[in-house]
Amino acid sequence: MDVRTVCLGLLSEADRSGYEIKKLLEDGPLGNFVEASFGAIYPALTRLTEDGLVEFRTEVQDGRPDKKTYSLTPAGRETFRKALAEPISPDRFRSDFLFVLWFAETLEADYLSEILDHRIAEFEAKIARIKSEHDRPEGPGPAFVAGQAIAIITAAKTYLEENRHLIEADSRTRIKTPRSFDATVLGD
Amino acid sequence: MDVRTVCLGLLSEADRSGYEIKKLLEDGPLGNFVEASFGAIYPALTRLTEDGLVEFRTEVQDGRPDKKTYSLTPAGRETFRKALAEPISPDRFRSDFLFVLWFAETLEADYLSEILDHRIAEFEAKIARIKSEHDRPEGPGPAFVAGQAIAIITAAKTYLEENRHLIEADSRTRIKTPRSFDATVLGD
DNA sequence: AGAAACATGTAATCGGTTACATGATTAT
DNA sequence: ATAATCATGTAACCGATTACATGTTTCT
Repeated sequence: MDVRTVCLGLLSEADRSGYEIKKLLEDGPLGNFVEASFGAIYPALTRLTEDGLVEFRTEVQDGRPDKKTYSLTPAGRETFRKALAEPISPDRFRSDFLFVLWFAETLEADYLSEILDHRIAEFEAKIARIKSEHDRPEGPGPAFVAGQAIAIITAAKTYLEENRHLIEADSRTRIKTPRSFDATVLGD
Repeated sequence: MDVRTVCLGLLSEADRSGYEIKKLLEDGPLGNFVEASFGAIYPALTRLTEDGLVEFRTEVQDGRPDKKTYSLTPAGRETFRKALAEPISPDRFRSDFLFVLWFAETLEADYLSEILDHRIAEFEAKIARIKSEHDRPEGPGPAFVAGQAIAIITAAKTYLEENRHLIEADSRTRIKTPRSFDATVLGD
């Protein structure tokens, strides 16, 4: 989803600044599926303003740059409504971690165990974080999305835990044979 | 994972052409987590050759352009080994579908049901496809990755099936009230 | 007859990231 | 003291996608 549409969507819920949009994506459950950097958000809001889809009021602040709070115009609301009806492009799950595991056989046993442990711990942390946010419900859509995130991450974590022996076993036990046998056993 | 490393990795398993690398990512389980277009693969292989990490032999063909079959050089193998030991960047799950569902309340009931049905059917198709490929095992790493793909997609699908009522219910039943009531009920 | 698979490559474009610039306030 | 939060914005860069160019063979 392009950054412009993401901004439009988050502004359809409430008036917000660019900074707040970024934080929402960083901390909230939606951030699991949608990302955007400041360098993308600020220019997007500028263009959206030029196109008459959003407008902003400036709140003067002490010390900091003035805060620009954006709100949707009727045209912006309509554009977003149409964007939601557009064909939905397929999910993209990119994982360098699984690319590395594809070559599990070639990895050192200790390193493999380490990255598996690390990944499982990361998943646990993420689940805990989503659940704590999840407590304060914000409506059916967001709650549903948060639940989906938890379901997916939990499944990934459980799979790792229950099947890691498949890649941690075989060649690795062989590597652990006494040194005198190494040359022969690893020969082929 | 950058395209160069992906090429290196797939060439570490077997000698392959650019076209074959692309097909492998398109059809195989690894494609669920790693993508690359021709426009990225061909230049990557050219640069890898210039850098001495791969080399190729040309197989003359009838009618088609000559097929270039690439193989890793020792330097390429070493570079890949090091790449696997590098810090692994986090997974990125991008989903326009879940972005749309975030705004479930604002969607028309029929449209919402339609995209949910469609998505579930897609998941089923994908699972079936991975399972059929999965039959011919190619080693623990690939089997493990394929299994992880199935686990994740199955969890996503199950979640949709079991929880869709949460977003299909409430405001939607209201919309289905007799026409005479619409203006009042939808007023707020 | 027409689509899909086979096969490589280039060029234009693009959406987005990273880094930089600036600087006060508040929490650790 | 030091890091993090708040707050916006620009510019350089980059990896990658899309579209184009070319042309045969095989499947439907």
